[in-house]
Amino acid sequence: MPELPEVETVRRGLQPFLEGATIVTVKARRPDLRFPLPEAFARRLTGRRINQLWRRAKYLLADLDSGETLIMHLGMSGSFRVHAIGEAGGASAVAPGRFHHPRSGAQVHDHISFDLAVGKARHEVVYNDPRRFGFMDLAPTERLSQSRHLANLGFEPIGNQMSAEAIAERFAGRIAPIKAALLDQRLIAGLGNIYVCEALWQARISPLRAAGDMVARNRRPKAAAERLALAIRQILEEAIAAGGSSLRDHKLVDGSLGYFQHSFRVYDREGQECARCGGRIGRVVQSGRSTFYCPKCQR
DNA sequence: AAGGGAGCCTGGCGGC
DNA sequence: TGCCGCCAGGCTCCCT
Repeated sequence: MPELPEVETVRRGLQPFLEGATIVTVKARRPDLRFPLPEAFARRLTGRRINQLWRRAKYLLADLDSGETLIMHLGMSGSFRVHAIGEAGGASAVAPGRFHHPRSGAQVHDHISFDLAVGKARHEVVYNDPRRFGFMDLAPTERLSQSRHLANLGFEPIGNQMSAEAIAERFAGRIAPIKAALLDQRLIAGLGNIYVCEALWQARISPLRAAGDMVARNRRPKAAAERLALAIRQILEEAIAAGGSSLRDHKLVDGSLGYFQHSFRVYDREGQECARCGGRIGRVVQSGRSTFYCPKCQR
């Protein structure tokens, strides 16, 4: 589910509860998510202080005072909820319903819970992930960039590294469709299906064009690459400001919803009218994933 | 080497 | 109403 804006939204929501907090207890209700949890997962976290919660691409990273970093990925359907412990609205904030475990109060797919303490305040942070495509891992903070999850990531699509030059450098010579290249986390890290579709629409670029087509013979970015760099940055920043896109699963840590889905111009709008040119939004399948675009004004 | 497809899971939705 | 197939925001492995 979550692409960069959703992960960043989650990070901002968790930050005030996690940073500076001590992990009092860790409850893992199963030994694995997508992958087995790392050896002695709970023991390596318990009693540790969280120094910093940051993000790389779609990864949430919590630096611990033990010299390790907790690496978290939400997969397609992962989400975090925070609620206060021992206060009105605390445990009772867990909505009753068919996903309710009769005994523990946890909901089905609440796979991992952390009890956190900052001073006298206590919070429970619960990770829920129905499809279990998410995962958690631990790696030494000093060698984090060499960890197997982060080692091969491309540049961040927001911030200083993002530029038409960076796109040109990564895309030069590639014959794969630009849609596929933008989804390739080894080139640019953080985009997913929604924001790639939206950015290509904004930049008026056909998803079917070859990625290498963004680059002129002299290796300089073409005008299209400039438009694309601008569009990606713009879309992501707007989406972050909107709290991300809530389709099925994405929720903010307080349970509220993002609203960027109301700003989609092409994603999941097959057959509808293009807001720019009045053409009809089409859908094609590229490397097994739906691409939405306007064939009339995206060239 | 790069590109494409299958597989991992569960849940929601549309169609019959 | 009920069942079935299809589809979903990601990533990794394997094949060509």
